Amino acid sequence: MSAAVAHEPLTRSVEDYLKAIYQLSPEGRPASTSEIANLLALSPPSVTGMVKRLSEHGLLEHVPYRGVQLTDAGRRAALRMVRRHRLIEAYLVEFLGYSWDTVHEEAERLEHAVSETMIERMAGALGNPSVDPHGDPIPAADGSILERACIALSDVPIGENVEISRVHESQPERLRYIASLGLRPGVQVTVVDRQPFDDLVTIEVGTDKQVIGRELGHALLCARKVKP
Amino acid sequence: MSAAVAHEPLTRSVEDYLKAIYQLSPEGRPASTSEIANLLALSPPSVTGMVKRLSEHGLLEHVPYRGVQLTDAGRRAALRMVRRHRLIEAYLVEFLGYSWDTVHEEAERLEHAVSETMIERMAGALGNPSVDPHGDPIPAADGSILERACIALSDVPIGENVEISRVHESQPERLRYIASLGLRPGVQVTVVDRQPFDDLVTIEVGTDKQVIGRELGHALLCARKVKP
DNA sequence: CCGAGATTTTAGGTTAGCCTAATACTGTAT
DNA sequence: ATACAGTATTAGGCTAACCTAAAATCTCGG
Ligand SMILES: [Mn+2]
Ligand SMILES: [Mn+2]
Ligand SMILES: [Mn+2]
Ligand SMILES: [Mn+2]
Repeated sequence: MSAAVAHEPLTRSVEDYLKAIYQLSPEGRPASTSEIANLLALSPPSVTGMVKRLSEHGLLEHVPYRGVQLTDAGRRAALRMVRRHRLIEAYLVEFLGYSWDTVHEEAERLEHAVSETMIERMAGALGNPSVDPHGDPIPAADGSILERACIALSDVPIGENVEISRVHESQPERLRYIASLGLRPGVQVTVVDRQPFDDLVTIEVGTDKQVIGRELGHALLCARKVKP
Repeated sequence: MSAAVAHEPLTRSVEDYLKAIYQLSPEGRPASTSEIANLLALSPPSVTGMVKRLSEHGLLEHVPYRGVQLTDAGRRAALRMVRRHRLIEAYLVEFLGYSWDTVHEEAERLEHAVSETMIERMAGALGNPSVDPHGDPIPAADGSILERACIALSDVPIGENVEISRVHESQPERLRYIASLGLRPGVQVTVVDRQPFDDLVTIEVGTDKQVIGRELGHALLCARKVKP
């Protein structure tokens, strides 16, 4: 099926495309040209052009006007980049004094420049962590990834107590705001009220109450407590 | 004098050219096209083309058929890259278990990808070192560099005891060989014999005797003892 | 089932960086 | 003084990655 097998090293652009497509469709649903263009801040024609090249290299399949899906080779390469990105973020926070709002930008560049050796040394220094500073799971070196079941804070029923497990946000300003509310992976919150419009939920964090809007409520992914 | 002032970020290629030219002529003597081509493993016409662009950007001055010299802006940019390269090498050895023969390749890529913030964090974690794992001086953040006076091992007179201060070599295989002889920055050696041909010198390292040839003798830079 | 509006692709163009082959220059050796 | 060897530049071409403008296709409401 896949055309080219011998893999010359991928370019920075190619690596970012594959990672973006993976993140747009972790389960394999096709990603559209404009979604990709939007995520990477490129024009749609640029994406069409790159997609054509990538499909010739066997990294994805493209049905014109319908979207793209990663092949196995493409998904492997994408997961490799996700591993790199998240390990770098974790390393920067643990060893170089970064906070979670500044690591993304740095990792976005370093993920392409670091050798396999260095990534594994960093993983070792961290004790092979399973999640990054935003709570996102770090794929193993073999490409396996453990996605824990989670629910958006916006969808948590009234009265339920949940633990924030992931924060899906990369803009520094927003991340600082979230931190200022005391919200980060591992924190317990209880939903005490919900509005019938705009996905507004009121939560209790420790002793504080906060009203959370739609966007933020969808960015905060929570783990439900197991029924005893 | 220099044309363009506003500095868009330099590309990886440009940064490597500037660093190479600096290393070919630290004191400002012109570097030739073919020296640059040779050091960067590029064709001479490629170098001529890049040199033209760089001189238009005010980073160097090119006298056709005569060679190139960095401008102040070019030298600043070059020293910035040298600082990055050497700090990264030092960091990898200190914190990620690298040995001196493997750091160069990694640093050659990372030097372009790391932010100013990260470089200074690494410098801080290292305690602002003044030399890298090969004994080469690390320029300060302001671009100043302290070159200690040194003499090639090939040129040390018979009977003199010197300290190896720098090892000018980047090939891993050769560096491993040098290390296997017990030679590295800080080690004391005594020249016990010299041949009249081929710059051969015999040295004493601890209790061992070694014969050192021309190439190696020029790569090992030594500090002479101050007369008491 | 038909057309408007949104999405996507095609067409055509740019820039950075590289290459080889051909040409021009320089300095030296007869 | 001149030719030759070595070095450098010019000429011409390529690929990756981007762009804008124009054309094609899809979707959905009426
Ligand atoms: Mn990236
Ligand atoms: Mn993250
Ligand atoms: Mn480099
Ligand atoms: Mn070094």
